[in-house]
Amino acid sequence: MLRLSKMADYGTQVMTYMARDLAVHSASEVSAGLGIAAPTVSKILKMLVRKNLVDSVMGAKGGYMLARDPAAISIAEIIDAMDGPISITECSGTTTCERESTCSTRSNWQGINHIIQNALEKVNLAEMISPKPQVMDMSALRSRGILI
Amino acid sequence: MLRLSKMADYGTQVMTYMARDLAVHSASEVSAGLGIAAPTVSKILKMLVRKNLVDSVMGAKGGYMLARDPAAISIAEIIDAMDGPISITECSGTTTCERESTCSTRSNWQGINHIIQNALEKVNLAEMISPKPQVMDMSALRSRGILI
DNA sequence: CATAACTAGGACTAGTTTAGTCCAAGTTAG
DNA sequence: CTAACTTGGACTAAACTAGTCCTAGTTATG
Repeated sequence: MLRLSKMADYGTQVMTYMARDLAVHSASEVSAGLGIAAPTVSKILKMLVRKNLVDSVMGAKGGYMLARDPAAISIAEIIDAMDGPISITECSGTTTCERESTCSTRSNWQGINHIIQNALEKVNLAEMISPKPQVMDMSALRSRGILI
Repeated sequence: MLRLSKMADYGTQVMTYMARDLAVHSASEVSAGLGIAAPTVSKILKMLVRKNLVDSVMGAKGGYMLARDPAAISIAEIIDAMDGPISITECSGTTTCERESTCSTRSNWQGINHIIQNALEKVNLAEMISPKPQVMDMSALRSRGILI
């Protein structure tokens, strides 16, 4: 449950790959480096460009590079770029369902959404590539204010 | 992104409906009460029974009822019953990917998973049906230890 | 004990979404 | 001017999801 789409998964893989070396990478290089089909990587990079997470350099010797410092790019942004807004249930947007008045459940979902969104915003790319996992153990999470 | 499946959404709707009145409800009654197609509700209730979130009473005048106190049923359990284990990325289980050794990303995902799982476990059915949203505002979340 | 009102379980279908491919056009280095 | 790139979008195939339907089993009630 709570599946992250494969695209979002690939998206973070691509981003972490690029975070490890801030130079310009061609789509085919990234593809080879990650073992993901070239057209797919290409597609993902285009999406990331559109969301300003990645800058593109056209022409020969061109390619893609991170638009910002890895520490300034959150996981939430990446997922959002690939899958659209982080929202866990349908009735979160403008769509007003008929039984809205009686639906006390709704605002609770929104609270849950906030929690998750918050958690994902607190993890950035720089942390994802740190060789020794720092985010993993719970005490570290707590000290960083992600968890209770 | 981070979409909750419609089934999981329905699942929580059904559960909150039943939490409001702990008596036995037939599938058709729940269907009418929620405005969800009867076969679908029926299917959902069966899934919930299998996961021991709901008890069934067979025969005439039979139906379904919550297996436990609403306060003892977390949202995480419900979502899990409908969609399977809460996991945000593919390589969370037993499947070992080839580049596991170099994959420092993986453990970070697991940390994120923990955060989300944790958040969903802390919200229970009883809270979902409370008329005035208590979980919604962030300060309340903090005081309850869900958020920083 | 017969019937009506239920649940149990699973097979099945239609629809939507997702992943992935491909092609034509525009840009730039050399 | 050519080779190596990106851009954008159209397109296809496969997977998944939601939803339907059918048969069998269980129990209350008259």
